[in-house]
Amino acid sequence: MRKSRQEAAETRERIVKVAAREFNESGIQSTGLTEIMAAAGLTHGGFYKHFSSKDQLVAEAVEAALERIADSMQSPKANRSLEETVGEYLSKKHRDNSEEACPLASLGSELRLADQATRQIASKGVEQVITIIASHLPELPPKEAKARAHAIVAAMVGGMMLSRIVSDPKLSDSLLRDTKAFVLKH
Amino acid sequence: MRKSRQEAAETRERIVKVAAREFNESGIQSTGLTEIMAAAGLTHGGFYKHFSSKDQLVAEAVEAALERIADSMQSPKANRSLEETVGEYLSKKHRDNSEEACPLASLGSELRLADQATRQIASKGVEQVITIIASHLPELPPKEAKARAHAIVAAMVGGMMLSRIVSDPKLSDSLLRDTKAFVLKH
DNA sequence: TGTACATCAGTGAACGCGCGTTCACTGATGTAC
DNA sequence: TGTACATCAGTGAACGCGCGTTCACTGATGTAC
Repeated sequence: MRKSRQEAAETRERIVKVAAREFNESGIQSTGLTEIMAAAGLTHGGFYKHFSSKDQLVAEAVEAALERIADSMQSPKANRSLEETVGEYLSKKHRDNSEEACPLASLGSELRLADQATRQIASKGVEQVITIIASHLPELPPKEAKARAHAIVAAMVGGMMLSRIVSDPKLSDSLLRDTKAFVLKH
Repeated sequence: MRKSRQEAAETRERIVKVAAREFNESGIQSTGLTEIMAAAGLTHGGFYKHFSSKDQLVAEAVEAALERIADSMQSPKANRSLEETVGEYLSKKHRDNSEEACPLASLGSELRLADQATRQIASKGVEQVITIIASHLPELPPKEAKARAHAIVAAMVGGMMLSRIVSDPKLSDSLLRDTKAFVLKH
């Protein structure tokens, strides 16, 4: 049953990608390794041929999800405006498609409790998103751009998270729309 | 071993309050009933004399924590300025004292996955906080005040959550400070 | 190039553990007369 | 007011379950000559 090196590497990558989706959708603690492996087309026993623990997979999955978000914020060709970037983040599509969402918003309060490696990766992701937003504020001096970006990212992540908590669909939509408008008006 | 009705009622209240603190600090799923009952000075077996399930306790604990936050935003005597209210929310004290914190920030991503009763309670809490913030914007027409409040609350909750995720203490402080400044500058 | 052996990705059963929940029991409180 | 019985808050053992993790095994792949 042994697989070739290339196949094994592809399998590992597939597990990480699948895990990122499952964690984003259902939370880290609620998602079992059996579920992840099944979604990757495998049985649970082989997990430890690729990872030393669930925590290690969590770290890599969060990293992958953050990279995906950072990439989507910059592409294509870094020509996007602040409005496009914020608008895509605070969109209904992003809200309703939590599988491919930003883990800061979908896993935020679980990341606070994660192990050190995962927290450090999440930290790096926060800094990266801040840097991307700050780069959209070239009219401000660098320090002010950073400060402004801190607040904008806080509003983006908070707005997305609240829009998912709230049960009234109209309020959920308003939270996205109003947060976007407020952030862009300045 | 039977306790008087009053004692039993006090015990129930104590369990809810203790649970609110424990959930806020360690998350809902990571906190076991045995841990909560022990913190309330009881053994775990008696839990079901007061509640029908953990989910029921979660709902009541989240409600209690949200009420506490709403009360602290309004007291004393509803004389507080927007700056005081936002400043206290986005304070280091709030960040570092998660036991008594706002559950929207400390449990945010878990609330999204909670059962319907808890989600409805969380929803009501979001609306209440929005209303309180909007009441601090009397210079704006009601609709604009609500819209502004949506964005401000999003920034407050997001800023608090991110400040707890981030591992660099300076960045954590900046997130709080810059989010507060941005929100109040308008 | 072919052969013999070592490696190891993946399987599926099993383990230990902690969790939410149940239960028989205790004994103080509440109720009926 | 006093007495007999019912109630029930709280205890601690036990249950079933799912989880992360381990393990013996399989058989295709990789390596050495």
